[in-house]
Amino acid sequence: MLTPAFRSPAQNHLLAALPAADFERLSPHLELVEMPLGEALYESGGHLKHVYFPATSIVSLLYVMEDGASAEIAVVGNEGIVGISIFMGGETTPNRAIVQSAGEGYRLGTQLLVREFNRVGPLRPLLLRYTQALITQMAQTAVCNRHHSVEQQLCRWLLLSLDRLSSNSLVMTQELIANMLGVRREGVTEAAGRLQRAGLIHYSRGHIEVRDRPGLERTVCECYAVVKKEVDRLLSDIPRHHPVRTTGQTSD
Amino acid sequence: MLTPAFRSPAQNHLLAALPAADFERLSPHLELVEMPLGEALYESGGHLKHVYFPATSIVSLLYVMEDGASAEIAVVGNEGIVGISIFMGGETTPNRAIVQSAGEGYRLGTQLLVREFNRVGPLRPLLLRYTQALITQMAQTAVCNRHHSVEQQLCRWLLLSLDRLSSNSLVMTQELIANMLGVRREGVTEAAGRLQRAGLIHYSRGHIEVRDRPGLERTVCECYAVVKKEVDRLLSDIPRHHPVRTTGQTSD
DNA sequence: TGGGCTAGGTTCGATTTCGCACATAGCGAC
DNA sequence: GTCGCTATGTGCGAAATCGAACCTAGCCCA
Repeated sequence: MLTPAFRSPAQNHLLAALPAADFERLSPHLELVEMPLGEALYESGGHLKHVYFPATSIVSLLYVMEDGASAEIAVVGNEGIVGISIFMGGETTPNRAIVQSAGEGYRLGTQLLVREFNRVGPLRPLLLRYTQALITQMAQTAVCNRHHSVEQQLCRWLLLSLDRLSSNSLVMTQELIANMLGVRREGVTEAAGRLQRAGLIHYSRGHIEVRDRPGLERTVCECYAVVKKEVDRLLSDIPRHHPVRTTGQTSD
Repeated sequence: MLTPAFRSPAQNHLLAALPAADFERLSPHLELVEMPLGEALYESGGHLKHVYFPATSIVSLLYVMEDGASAEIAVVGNEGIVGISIFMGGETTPNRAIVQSAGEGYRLGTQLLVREFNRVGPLRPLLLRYTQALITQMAQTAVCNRHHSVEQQLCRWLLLSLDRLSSNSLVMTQELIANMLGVRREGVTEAAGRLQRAGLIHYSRGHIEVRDRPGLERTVCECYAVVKKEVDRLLSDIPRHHPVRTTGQTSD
């Protein structure tokens, strides 16, 4: 992905939704960070020093089991925040957060976030609503894991990623997708092959290009739409108070 | 289950953890309700008028899909609260809440809860911590759905229920368990048969008795322990401020 | 005592996914 | 170029689960 024409914490929707006064107070403490593919923001049970507001990156929340098997339970892009256990009060979580698509983000020390969260102001309700959206995503993932085919889940995963990117091509091997979905690599190869033969996607050595998004949406299970609708409902009425430099871009 | 020797909102751990002043303020508004087996506290997308604090009942949070297939995403007993979307700000959720084990609980009008939640006081951090514990449970359910056998999931389900009951027998048909786990009834029959032959449980026409809990714990997958440990970590240091009538009982 | 309903048992073939082994192919390093 | 690594393709048999059909048995109730 190209470096955006500008950089601002307001690339993240949650931060952008803050009224100017709150945004300005927080801004000096937001640290721009590179988030390379594969970086672990949190390890299971580790102590969290920062929360992350993705701007152009995508982060995957994964559970890893004792035998190494894993499964993705949610995806976070610039609509959200990584590290909700900080303000939920748990301090740590038993899951991992991995950068799934390289990009940039802003991070904030936990004490600062907690202080801001406990203030009377717009941040707390914002974060709690986002958390509820995340819960919906996790719940639907659980159901999808139970009832739907690898192919449908792959479609869901592609669409979730696409929604969080400004392009329609992503850097990701089938092996990594398999880890996230918690299935075998061969299963992903097979499903991806079918999607490619159907003309919905094109892939080659770690690059996937979506060529027919409406086609994907016809193939995906209902889980995708359920989550999207609920997230929209919960977060759509969040105004983008903060002026995002009127340079005619679309940050999402 | 026998009617407990006493009734008090403090049978619910969250309420019991409130300092006396807060507990007294809330008490008059807590309405004791019967919660019969199968009752739907919430329907998917419905408007929520109350939150529920189970005392002797157990509530199942379910996702139901368009084709009727379903899956349980979490269980709530007297350690928790049903209706977190009220204070999370979503007002509704796309899931159902069903009474899985008949009993009693206390309910509170949403406005009152929201008012209390927004106060500076002990309730908010308490509910948020509980919510994080619930998130952990949901995430682990997603992973378990992906990687573990019906038999292991049945063990997990039985242990989760047992932890929330004061007896070791539960009223539940295999058909209902199948609905909750999102598998076929025959699969549950088979798994339950094996557990019975191994002497771990005994069942008959809608009654299940656990006869060898340590045996179950040896059979269950790690998911059970992970959730239990995390829930304990998050909620164990919650003091039971409120005096629970010192009649030598154990409400959990 | 005997319907009639519901819970649970059993079977069988179809399908999906798994686990493993090994073959090919793109692409960068030297 | 070609070596070598990594990504992908493919072809098994094994196992779990599914879907459907049908049987048996406990229990309520007339």
